[in-house]
Amino acid sequence: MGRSKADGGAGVRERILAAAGALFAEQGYDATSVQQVVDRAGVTKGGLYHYFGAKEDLLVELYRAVFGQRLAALEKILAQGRDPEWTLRAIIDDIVVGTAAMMTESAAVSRELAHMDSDRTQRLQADWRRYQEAVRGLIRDAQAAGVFAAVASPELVSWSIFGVTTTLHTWYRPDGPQSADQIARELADLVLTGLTARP
Amino acid sequence: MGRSKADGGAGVRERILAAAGALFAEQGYDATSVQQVVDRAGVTKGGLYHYFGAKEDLLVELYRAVFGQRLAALEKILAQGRDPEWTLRAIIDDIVVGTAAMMTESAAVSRELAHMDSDRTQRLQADWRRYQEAVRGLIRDAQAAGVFAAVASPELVSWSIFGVTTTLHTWYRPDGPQSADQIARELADLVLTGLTARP
DNA sequence: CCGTCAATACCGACCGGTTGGTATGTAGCT
DNA sequence: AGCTACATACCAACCGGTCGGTATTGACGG
Repeated sequence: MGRSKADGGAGVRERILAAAGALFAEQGYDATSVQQVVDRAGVTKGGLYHYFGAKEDLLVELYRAVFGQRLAALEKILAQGRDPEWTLRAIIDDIVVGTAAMMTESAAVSRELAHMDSDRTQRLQADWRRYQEAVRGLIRDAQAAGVFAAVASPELVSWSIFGVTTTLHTWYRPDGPQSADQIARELADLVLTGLTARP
Repeated sequence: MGRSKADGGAGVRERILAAAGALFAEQGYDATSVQQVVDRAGVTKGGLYHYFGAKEDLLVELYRAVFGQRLAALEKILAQGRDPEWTLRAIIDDIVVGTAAMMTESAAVSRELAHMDSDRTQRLQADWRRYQEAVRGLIRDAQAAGVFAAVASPELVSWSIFGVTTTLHTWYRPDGPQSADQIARELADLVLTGLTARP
C-alpha cells in the first residue's frame, strides 16, 4: 500500500478537519464518533490523536477557522471609520457571505457551540461576545446620534442579524434560488429600512 | 396520597419530562444520558422505561408540548381573517411570548430538532414546515397586494423571525431587562417598519 | 369489613455494544 | 540514532435498553 504522498492531495491534518466538519454538521458532535471521522478521512485513530489531543480540539479548531475570519473582517470594516449605515451593511454582508462560504464548518460550529464549556472554549465564546458587543455598540451610538431610529433596542437588532446567520444552515442551499449576496442584501435592506424609515 | 419518597408533588411522568427538558437544554440530547435524567427526576431507569418506550420519545413528547401550542395559536390567529399587518404582529407576539414561556423545553427542542430523523419525528418536522409556509404565504400575498413592500423575499423575512426565536434561549433571560412582550413588540416593529416603510 | 386477585407503578441489577483515549510498534527521513 | 508520522491492538467506562421482581392500588365476592 504505497500511500505516502499525493493521496487526497491535502495533508492528513486538513483531511481530518474537513471530515470532522462535515460529520459534525450532518450528525452533530456527540453523535459522531472518532472512528467515523478517521474512516472518512482515510486515516486511523492513531493518526488523529497524533495531531489532536482530544475530540473536542476538532471543534475548537473548526471554530477558529470559521470565526477567526469573521473577527478579522469586522476589525477591517470598523477601521474604515465610515458612517453607521455603510458599516452595518458591510458587517451583514461579510457575516452572511462568509458563513455561506464555509457552510458545513459553520453549521457544525453554530449548532454545537452551546454545549462546550471547557476552559479552552470559554475564550472563544468571549471573542464571539466581543463581536456582538461591537455590533450593538455601533447601533447604540447611531441611535443616540439620531442616525438610526429607536424602533428596536440594539440588542434585538443584533440578535436578528445573528439569528439569521446561525440558522442559515437549516435553509440556505448554495445551489438554491437565492445566492448568499442576495440574502445579505435583503437582510441589510430589511434591517436598515426598519432602522432608517421616516415616520 | 401515600407518597413514598420526597418529590415535588408532581407525577413521576411529569418530573421525568421536566428533568429531560432541562438536561437536554443544558447539555444537548446526545450528551445527556438516561441515567442523568432519572437521577434528576428522582426515579430509576426502570421507572422511566415504564412510561417511555425509548429515549427519543422524551424529545418527541417535549416537541409536542412546545410546538402543539404554537400551531394551535397560529390557526386561531389565521381564522380571525384580519389584515396582514395585524396578523403578522399577532404571530410574532405568540411565537416569542410562547417560546419564552417554555424556555427550557423550547431550547432543547429547537437545538436538537435537526438531528432527529426517525419516522415519528419526520411528521413533526412536516408540521413545522407547514407553520413556516403559512407565514411565508401571508407575506407573499401581502406583497403581491401591495400592502407590504418587497424589500426582502418572504423567505428571508420569515427566517428572520424564526431565527430570533430559535436562538432566543441563548440570550433571553426571564429576569433580564427586556420582557418577552417587549421583545415581541420590538421584533414586530423592526420587521413591520421594514415592510411598510414609505419610500 | 375483610380477603383475594389482577393490574399498575416502579425498582435496580444486568447486558451487549460502543465510546474516547492510549500503549506500543514501525517505516522512512535526517 | 533519533525524530516525525502514522498504524494496530486494546481498554476501562459508559451507553441505551431489558427483565425479573416487589410494593401499592382498586374492584369485587362474600
